[in-house]
Amino acid sequence: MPNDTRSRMVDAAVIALRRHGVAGMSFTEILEASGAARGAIYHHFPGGKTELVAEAAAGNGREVRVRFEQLSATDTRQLVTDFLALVRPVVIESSTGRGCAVAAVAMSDEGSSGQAVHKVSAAAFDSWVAVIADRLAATGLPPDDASDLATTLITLLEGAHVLCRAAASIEPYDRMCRTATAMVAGRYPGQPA
Amino acid sequence: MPNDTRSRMVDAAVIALRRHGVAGMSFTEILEASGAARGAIYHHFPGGKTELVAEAAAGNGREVRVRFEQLSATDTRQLVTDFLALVRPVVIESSTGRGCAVAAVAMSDEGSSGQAVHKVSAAAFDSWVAVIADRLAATGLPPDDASDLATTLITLLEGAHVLCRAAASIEPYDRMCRTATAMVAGRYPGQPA
DNA sequence: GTCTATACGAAGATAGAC
DNA sequence: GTCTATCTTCGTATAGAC
Repeated sequence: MPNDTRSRMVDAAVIALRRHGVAGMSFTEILEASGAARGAIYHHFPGGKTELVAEAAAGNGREVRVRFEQLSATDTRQLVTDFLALVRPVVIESSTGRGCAVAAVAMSDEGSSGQAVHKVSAAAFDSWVAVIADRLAATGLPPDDASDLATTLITLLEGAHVLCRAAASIEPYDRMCRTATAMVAGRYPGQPA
Repeated sequence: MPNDTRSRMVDAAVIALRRHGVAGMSFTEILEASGAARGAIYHHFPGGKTELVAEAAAGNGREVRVRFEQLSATDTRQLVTDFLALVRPVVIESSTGRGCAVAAVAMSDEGSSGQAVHKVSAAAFDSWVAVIADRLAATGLPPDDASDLATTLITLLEGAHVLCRAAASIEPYDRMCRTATAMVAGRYPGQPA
């Protein structure tokens, strides 16, 4: 039953993480957004904020991974292009203040039980890289090159979240895409198509 | 006089931003690290936390820009390689919990006067891109390509901060570097050198 | 101008009624 | 099991003594 109180709290936590980060996320807004009562927090999440944050990050990580699994191009260049097109709407959201929930957890403090949530974000990133590397390898890329390129694509995605949020614009992303598509086509910058 | 109380507070703020972000940065740790008294905050920074954060981000942005200005290669490939080598020690610090202060400000809330600090971080990123683009253009790259490539390099840097902090390892960065150096050499992934 | 003390609010966490 | 009320701690911000 995905529409119960607990699920609504997790969904609200994902939204809050994207907007405010871990330290800036308060239970007050989670409760208002989910319509839950104050006592519901420790009823559903005995581990408190840490547990809610970990579950939100893990869930969001799974959702994003599923979307990456949809990538199906058989050509390396096309797969990169498809990836960039797939994530563009999400990066646009970053330019208006809604970033990446997994990144928010990754950048959070390690105080107290923060190390556990860091592992959740690391696992999410790893799963994304693994899926993209798998698809890239299917286009004929050697496994090591596929892993390196997949890591690069996720690095570009996360960096774009940061630059586009600062600029309040998609422009940094679009600039980066021009370079990336040119490079994956084998043209180093400055070389005509 | 760069060793007065005010400067020490700004320096402490940069450290705090890199570790905890804006929301997680408390005056308590700033005062402890700088040895200042509680009342010193609003004496030196009437605008409170917002003003201190803005000054810390702007100062850190200038420092980093100066380091980028040291880049002097006359070959495009070499300049990219030099850039990646220059930032590697900083990315290593991210893997142990010390990230990018400018990024921390960029990812902060826009509540109240947050829009002003966002502009500070955007200006810092822009200045970094401008310096690198200038150096790239000096290697013969067309200005537009130079700007795009410079934006891509800063995007990779910021993304690496995120992935390496999550992984608590420099490995994602090194993987990305392999792809980036291969691509800038005109080899799309999978093509032998 | 620098430090001590404190006001005021919001955070996370709990206890207990129903 | 769900909601109300509250406890404790820590945050920013300020006032005022020296």
